[in-house]
Amino acid sequence: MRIQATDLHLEATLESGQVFGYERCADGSYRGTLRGKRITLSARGPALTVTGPVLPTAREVRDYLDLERDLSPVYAWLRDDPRLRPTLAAYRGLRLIRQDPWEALACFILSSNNNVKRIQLMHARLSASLGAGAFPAASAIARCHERTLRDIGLGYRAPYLQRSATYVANNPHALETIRSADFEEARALVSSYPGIGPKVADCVLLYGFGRYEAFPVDVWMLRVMRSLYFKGRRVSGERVYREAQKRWGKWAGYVQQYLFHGARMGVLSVG
DNA sequence: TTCCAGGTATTAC
DNA sequence: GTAATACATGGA
Repeated sequence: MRIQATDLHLEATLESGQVFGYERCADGSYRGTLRGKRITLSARGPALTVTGPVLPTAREVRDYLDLERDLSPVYAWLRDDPRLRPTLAAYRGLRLIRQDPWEALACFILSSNNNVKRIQLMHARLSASLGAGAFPAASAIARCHERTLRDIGLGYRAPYLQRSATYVANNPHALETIRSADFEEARALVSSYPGIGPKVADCVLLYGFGRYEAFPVDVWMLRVMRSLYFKGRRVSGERVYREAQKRWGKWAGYVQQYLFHGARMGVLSVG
C-alpha cells in the first residue's frame, strides 16, 4: 500500500523515544505493529509504503501517524524562537503517534529509570512471549505471575505492570474513563496506577490519549529547558512544566517531542 | 568494574 | 513539602 505523506519525518517519528515497538531494518525501513497488524513502513520522499501479510486501512495508517494534523501552530512556535529552530530544521515532520492507550500506559511504566534500548527489548520480549508478536493485551499480562514478568527481564517494574494490567483487565471502562475526563482529572487518574508518577502520567496522556497539553518532564527536558530558558540555573520539574504551559499551552506536548529529540540528538543545547 | 538509563515509592527530616 | 535511597538489568 502506498500513502501520500508530504510532511512526515518517519525516522524521527519512530526513533524519538515515543514508541518502542519498531525495529530499523538495514534498508532504512521499520518493522513493527500498527493497530495490531505486523507491518513494515518505508518512506521514499513523500511516498510512504506499508507492507505486510495483513494490511491496516489507509485511514488507520493516517490516523496512527497523525498525518491529518495541521502542524503549522507547532512549526510557528519552533520557527519563531531562535533557540528552537535547529530542531525544526532537523526534524520537521516528526509527528506524535496515536498509540494504543494500554500499550502506552504499559510501556511507560517500563520506561522509568531505564534506557530506550532496554525498553525496546522489554517490548519485544513481552510481544514474543505473551502477545503472539503484537504487544500483549492487559488481560494477557494480568494472567501472568510477577515471577513470569521478572523472568522476561522487567526487573522491579514487573509488579507495577502486573498490577496495572490486572486493574485494566478487571475494569473494562478504566481507559474510557481517563479519555473522557478533563485534563487534570485524567492526570490524577493515571497517576494513581502503580508505577506511574507525574512524568509517566504525562507520557501516557500525551502518547496514548492524544492530550497535547501534557508535558513530560524527564532528565532531558530538565537539561534542555534549563539551558534554553533558565540561563542554565537549576530548576524544579514543576517550574519547567509551568514554563512550558505558559509558552506553548495546548501544543506543549508536541513541542516537547521536538525538544526531547533535539536535545538527545545534540542539535539543541543541554548546557 | 562501575556507571547510567524518558522515575517511582518509600522513608526520614 | 523537600531530600535521600533502593530498585533490576543490559549496554557502554
